[in-house]
Amino acid sequence: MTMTLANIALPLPVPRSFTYSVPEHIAPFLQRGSLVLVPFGSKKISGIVVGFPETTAITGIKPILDVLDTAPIVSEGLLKLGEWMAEYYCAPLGETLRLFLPQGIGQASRRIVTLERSPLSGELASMSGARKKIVTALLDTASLTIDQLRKTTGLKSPSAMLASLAAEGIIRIEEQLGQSRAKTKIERFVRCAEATMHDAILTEKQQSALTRLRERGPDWHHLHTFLKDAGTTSAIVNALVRKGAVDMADREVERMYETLPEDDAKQRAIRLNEKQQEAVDRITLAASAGTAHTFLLHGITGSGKTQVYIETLRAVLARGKTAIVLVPEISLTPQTVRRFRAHFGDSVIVMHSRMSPGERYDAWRLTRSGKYTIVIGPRSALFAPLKNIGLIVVDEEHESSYKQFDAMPRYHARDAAIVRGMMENAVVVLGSATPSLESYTNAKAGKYTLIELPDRIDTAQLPVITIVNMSDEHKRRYAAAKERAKEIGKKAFEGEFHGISKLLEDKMRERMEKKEGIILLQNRRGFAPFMECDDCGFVERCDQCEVTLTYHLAKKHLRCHYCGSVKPVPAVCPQCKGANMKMHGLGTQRVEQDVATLFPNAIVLRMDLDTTSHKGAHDTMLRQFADGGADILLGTQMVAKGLDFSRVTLVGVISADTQMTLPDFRSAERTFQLLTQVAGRAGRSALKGEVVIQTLQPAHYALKHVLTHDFIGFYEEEIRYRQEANYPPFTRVILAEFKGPTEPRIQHAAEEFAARLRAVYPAVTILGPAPAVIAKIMNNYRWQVLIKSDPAKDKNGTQMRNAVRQVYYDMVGASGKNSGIKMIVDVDTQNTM
DNA sequence: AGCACGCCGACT
DNA sequence: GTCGGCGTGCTC
Repeated sequence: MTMTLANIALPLPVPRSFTYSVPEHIAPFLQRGSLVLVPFGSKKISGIVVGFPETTAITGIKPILDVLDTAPIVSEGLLKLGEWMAEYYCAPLGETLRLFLPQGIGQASRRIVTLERSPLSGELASMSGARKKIVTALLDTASLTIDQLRKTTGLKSPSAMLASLAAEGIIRIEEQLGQSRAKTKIERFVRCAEATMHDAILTEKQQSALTRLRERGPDWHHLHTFLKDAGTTSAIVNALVRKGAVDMADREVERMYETLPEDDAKQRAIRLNEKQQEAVDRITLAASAGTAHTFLLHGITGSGKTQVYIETLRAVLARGKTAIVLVPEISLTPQTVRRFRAHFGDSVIVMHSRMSPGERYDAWRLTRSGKYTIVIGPRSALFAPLKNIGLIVVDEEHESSYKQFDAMPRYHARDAAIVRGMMENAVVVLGSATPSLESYTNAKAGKYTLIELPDRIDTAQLPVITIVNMSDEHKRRYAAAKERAKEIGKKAFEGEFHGISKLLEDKMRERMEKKEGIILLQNRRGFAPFMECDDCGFVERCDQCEVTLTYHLAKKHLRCHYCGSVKPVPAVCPQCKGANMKMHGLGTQRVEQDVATLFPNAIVLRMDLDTTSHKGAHDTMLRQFADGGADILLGTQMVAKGLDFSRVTLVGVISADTQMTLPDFRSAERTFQLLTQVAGRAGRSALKGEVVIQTLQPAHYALKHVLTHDFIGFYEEEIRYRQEANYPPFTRVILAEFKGPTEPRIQHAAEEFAARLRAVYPAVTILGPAPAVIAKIMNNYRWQVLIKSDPAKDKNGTQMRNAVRQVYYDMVGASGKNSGIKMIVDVDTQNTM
C-alpha cells in the first residue's frame, strides 16, 4: 500500500526532520515550504514541510493535522537558503527556518491547567504539600500554563502530580494552540451612507455628528479618531448607523510605525561622478541579466557608496524587481533611514530590533503581500519574504556584527546573502571602505567582481593623521611632575595621569575656539577602568565570571560586564591590606571626566551603550551635535559608524591599543578598519580635517597603513601573516565551545571531542582544548577547541565541516552522558574569545 | 526543547 | 509505604 508521506522540520534542537502521513483532504495544499500542524509527543506543534519521501522505515507514523496557510509560508528560494545554512553552520533545519517566520507562527501548543471543581471542605487541608500548592495557585487564578505553574509553586516537575490530580477530577488539562500573539490589527471605520436621508428624524447631536462626518468627505474614516476630533460619542454614531445614515465596517490597519521627520533632501535624482555612474551601470547590467553575481564595491570613506546603492536600487525597481539592503545594526540610524525614504518613500520598510512583535508581523505580512519592495535592516532582514529579488546590498560588509554569535544558527549574513543571491538569481553588492580580508581575496581571485571608487565625491581632502606615543608622553609628564614636586610637594602629581596627550589637548582647544566639532573615540572593550593594588598587584575580579570588574562612576561601584553583579569599592586591598588600591585604564566615563577637568566649559556628549539605550536617545544626541549644541562627541565605536557631520574637523583616538592587543587573529584587521572609519569622520567639508591617534605601540603595522590611508598596503602585509599562520582566508576555522558548572567534565568533553575529530579526519589542525580567555561566565566553566582546515587539500573547509558535524551530532546524540555540558559549534567564527 | 518515566533518598 | 527530586532518553 502506498501512503503519502511528508518530512516536517520542527523547531527542535534535533538534527533531523520527522515523517508524517498526509491525509487525503490535506494533500492538495501541501508543498515544500507549507506550514503544518502536527501531533508531537503529547502536544501539537507547527513545522515546515521540507520533502516527500517515497517510503519510510519508521513505524507508528502520525498524520498531519492541518495546513496553516494554503500558500507555502517559506518560498523555495528561502527554503534552499535555510537548508544550506543548516548544513553549513551545523544547526538543525527547524531552528534555522524559524528565523524566516515572524514570531507568533511556528509555536507549540501549550498545556493549560484549570480547576475542574473546588476542593471539598477539609480536602485541601489533607493534601500533600505539592498538591496543595497547585490547587491554591489555581484558586487564585482561573487557569495557568505549566510554566506559570512551575514559577508560582516553585515545583520542578509538576507533571506527575498534575496527572494524578486530573485523574481525580480536581483539575483539567487542555492543549491550547499557542495562539499567535501577533495578529492582523483590525479597527473600526465609518463613512456617510450613500442613500439620502430624512434629516428630520435625527436628534440634534446626531445631526451635528453627521455634518461633521460629511465635512470630512465620502471616504472611510477611523472611528476613534473621528470621535475624538468631532467631540461625539460612539452611542451617537451607533444610532446613526441604526438609522442608516452612516456605514460602519472593520478594516485591517497597519500598526503605526515610528514616523520620521521630513527630510529636506528631496527626491531629486543624484548627480553621480563618472566612477559612480560606471559602478551603477555595471551592477544594473548584471541585475538585468537575471543570473546570480557578486560585486565587491570598494570605496574610500566619502566616495559616495550610498549614492551608488540608491541609483542601482532605482534601476532594479524600475525593472519590477525587489531588493534588500543590509546594514549593521549600529549604523541603522534615522539619518540612514531618512536617506532611503527620501528616494523611495513608502515602498521602503525598515526592520529594526526595537520593533514590537505586532510591528514585526505587519512588516513580514505586508512584505509578503507585495506592499513593500525594499527591505532595509540588520542581518535578519536578509530573510524578508520578498518575491522576485533583483538586488541584495550588504553595506559595511566587513562588520563583524553580521555574524550571529550568540544563538543558533551562527550564520554570517554576508555569506548567507551571497547564497540567497545564488538561490534567487539576484545580484549581491558588498560595500566597504575597508573590505574584509576574505572578501578582498575573493575579489582578487575573480570570485567577485571588484569595483573601486578611489575618489572622494566632495572637494574635501583626506585628513592628516598624527600618531602620539603615549609611553613617551607618560614619561615626560612624570618627569615634569617630579620636577615640580620639589617645590610644591606631592600634589604636583595630581591630575597628571589622565588619558589625553598634550598634542590632542592643544588641538582640541584650538577647535573649541573656532567652534568646530570634535569626535573622541574610546573603545571601552578590554580596558575599562579597574581597581588594582599598587603594592601587591591584586585586581578585583568577578567571583562568577573571572573577569576584571569595571568601575562605574555614576553608581560608585564595581560591576561585572558579563553577569552584571556588583561589588563595593574596597577601602583597603583585600589581599595585602594595603591602602593603595588605584584606578587603572580608561573607559568612556573616565575620559569624560578627564575632558571635564581639562575643559570645564566644554559641552560633551557621551555616546555608548549606557547612554543610548532608550529610544530616540541616539538621534537626539546626533542632532544636538550636528547643530553645534555640543563641542565634543565622545563614545565607543558608535561614533565611528556612518555619521556625517560637516563641522567635525578633529578626531581623537584615546587609545588605539585596546583592540590591537586582543588575543584574536583578526585584531590587526579590526584595528585598521575601526581607525580608518573614525578617521573618515574628520573633514567632510571644505574645512581641513585632522586625526590624532594615541597609542603605546606607535610602530604597529596596522597604524602605519592607517596613517597613509592605504588599504591595499595593509591588505598585502596582513595577508602574509594569515598565510604564514594558516588562518582565513587560506583556511577555514571552527570554534567549538564546551561549557557547564563542573570544570573536569567540561575539560573531558572538550578532549573527547578533539580526539574523536582527529580520528574521523586527521588532516585538521586542532588548537587546544584550552580554557577560554574568559574561563568562567556566570559560574559556567568554558573550554574551547579551535579547528583549522587543511590549506592545501581542504581550503574551503568542506571536509572539516562534515567531520565536525558528525562528531558534534554524535556527542549531542549521546545525551545523558553529556548532560550538564553545553556544546556550541561556531563555523567561521569571528570571535575567538 | 519539553516531557514522561523510572530510580532513589527522605519523611509521615 | 508515598512524596518529590533528579537523571535519562524519546519525540515521526
